[in-house]
Amino acid sequence: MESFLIPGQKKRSCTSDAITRSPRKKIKLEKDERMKEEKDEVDEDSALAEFSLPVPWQKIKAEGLDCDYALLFAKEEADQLFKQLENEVVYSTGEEAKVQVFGKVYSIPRKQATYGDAGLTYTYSGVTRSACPWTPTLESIRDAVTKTTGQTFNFVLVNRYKDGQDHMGEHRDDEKELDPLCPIASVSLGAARDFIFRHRDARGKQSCRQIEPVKLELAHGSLLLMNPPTNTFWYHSLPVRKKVLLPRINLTFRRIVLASKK
DNA sequence: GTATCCACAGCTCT
DNA sequence: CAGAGCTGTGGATA
Repeated sequence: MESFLIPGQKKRSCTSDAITRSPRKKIKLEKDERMKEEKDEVDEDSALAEFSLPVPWQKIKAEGLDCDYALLFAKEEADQLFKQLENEVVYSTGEEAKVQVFGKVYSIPRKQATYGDAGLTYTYSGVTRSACPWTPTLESIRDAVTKTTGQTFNFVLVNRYKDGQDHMGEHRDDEKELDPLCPIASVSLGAARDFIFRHRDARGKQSCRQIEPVKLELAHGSLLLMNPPTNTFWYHSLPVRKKVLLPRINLTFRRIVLASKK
């Protein structure tokens, strides 16, 4: 097929505004609205179409944040993959789908499943589960992501959000069992949802810094690559969107390091 | 010892 | 008002 695209290796930069399509007014802005971030030389939307095929990547950059976004699957293909996943994927239920927060037990507000190479495990909020063997569709999507990015993955976390009420709170992905040099590849199928990054130093009441959140919309068939060191400095969340009535399936492909430990 | 993680109620803001 | 966004809430885990 096509030659690999290695987004992180080509120098292409767009402002994060280029991909933040939602109205700026949604962001709480102080007087420094049009001040460009310090030490940020993003201004050239110029000759960046050096190679535009097959996937037009959009670079998303901020201080300590480095992502690439692209439409990986056309609508018909994405529709088909979504249907197949709806038939194939088996999600956790019962105790495995619960989490304890501030002393109370809740069902997580989405469905989750874990697939990957034999013997791999995934830990979510204290609960460790082993990966189910790859399904045909998950393998096919994994290989498509590898062809496009040049990265290989041995694990995928599947999250299904039945509608806009299902969501995921702000978090970073657990670095302990992840290969810190491997990007996380997030494939979205189904309903488009907002996706929000917030810098770790800009959270909470007495945040020491004012750093604008980075907001994206993850479209049907899209691929978002989160490159290091994004997960060190930025939390991300999938907030509630009450107007969204249709389901979304998200696949986050990762590389898990075998428990060699330091 | 200690830093991090999770989701929700309750509140404000628009 | 309704939706979105922010804050306070603690026991488990590494």
